[in-house]
Amino acid sequence: MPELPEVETIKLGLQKYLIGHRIEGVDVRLPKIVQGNVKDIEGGKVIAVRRFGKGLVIDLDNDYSIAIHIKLTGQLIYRGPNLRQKVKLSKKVGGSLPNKWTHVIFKLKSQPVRQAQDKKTKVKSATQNSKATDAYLYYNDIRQFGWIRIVESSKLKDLSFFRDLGPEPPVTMSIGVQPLTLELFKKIVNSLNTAIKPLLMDQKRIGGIGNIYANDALFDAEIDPGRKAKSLSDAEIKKLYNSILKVLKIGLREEGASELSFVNALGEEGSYQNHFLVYGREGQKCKRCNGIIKKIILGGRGTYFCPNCQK
DNA sequence: TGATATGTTATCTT
DNA sequence: CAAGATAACATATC
Repeated sequence: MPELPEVETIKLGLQKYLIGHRIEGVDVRLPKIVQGNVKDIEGGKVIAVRRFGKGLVIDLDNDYSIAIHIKLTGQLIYRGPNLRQKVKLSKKVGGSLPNKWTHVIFKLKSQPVRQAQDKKTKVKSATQNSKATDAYLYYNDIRQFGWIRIVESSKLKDLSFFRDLGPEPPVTMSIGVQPLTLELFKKIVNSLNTAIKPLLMDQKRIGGIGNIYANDALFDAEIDPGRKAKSLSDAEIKKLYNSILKVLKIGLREEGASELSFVNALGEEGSYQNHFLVYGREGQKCKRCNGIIKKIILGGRGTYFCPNCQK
C-alpha cells in the first residue's frame, strides 16, 4: 500500500518535474475528491513539494497549497516537457491518460527553458519566453478514497490529518514532522498496552508506516505482531526500531511496492514487492526458519508472521 | 456471486 | 477519556 517509501517516491518525482510549472486550470471530474476552491490555485507557480507521513503537499507561490492523500489507490502522474523520452505507463495506470479513473486534471504551463538557448540564439529570447509548453498532472484513483484539499499554506496545520500526525522514522533527507528517535519510540511503545502492530500503523502515534512495512519490520525484528507493546524489552524495542528504519530504507531504494495501484510520478512501478519479507506470504515457507507463514487479523488488518521465529 | 483487500475516519462499545 | 471493535468508503480481483 502507499506508505512512507511510496509517497516519498512520488514526492521526489513531483519535485523533479513539477517545480516551476504554473497552474493554468483544474478539471475536477469527480467533485467529492476535491475540497476547497480550485480558483485559488489558478495562476500559482509550484515552488515546493513536501511529504508529511503518507500525506503530500504541493506549495505554490501565491500562499496556497494543495494537500493530497492518495490513500489506497491514488496516483499522481506527470505528463509534460520535463519528461524524458520513452516513459512507458504501467498497466496499473489503466491505459492512456486521462482514463476512466482520472478524477482530477491539473493543467500546467512549464516555464520557458532559459538555459536551453545557446549563445548564438540569444536574440531569440523574446520568442523563447512565449514558448512555455503544456503539461498535465493527472490524479487517478480506482477506489476514490483519496482526497485533494486546496488550502492556504499557513493553514495546512489545521487539517486534521497533518495536525494529528505522529513523529516519523527518519529515513529521508528532510522530514516535515518531528523525527521518531529511539528514545521517543521507546516512550511510545512502553506506554501502550495495545498490540505492537496496530500501534506501528497508528498514524497519530507514528507517521508513515502501513501494513506492508509494519509486517516486514516485525518479521525482521523477530517479534510477534500480537505482542502487547508494553511487554517489549528495551532490547526488543531497539531491534524493532532498527528494523523499521531498515525496511523503510529498502522500500525507498526499491522506489516503493507496486501492490494495488502504486506507480511513481511518471506512471512506473516500484519493486519492493519483489522483496517482501513476510507480507502476502501466507502458507509459504519462512525466509529465516522452517516455519510456515500464518495470516491473522489484527486491528482489522491482514497480518502475516512466522509463528516459529517471531516471538 | 460473493468474499476479500485496504488507510483513514466515524461511530459505537467497553 | 482511552482504547478496542466495527463499519463505511469503492471497486478490481480472486
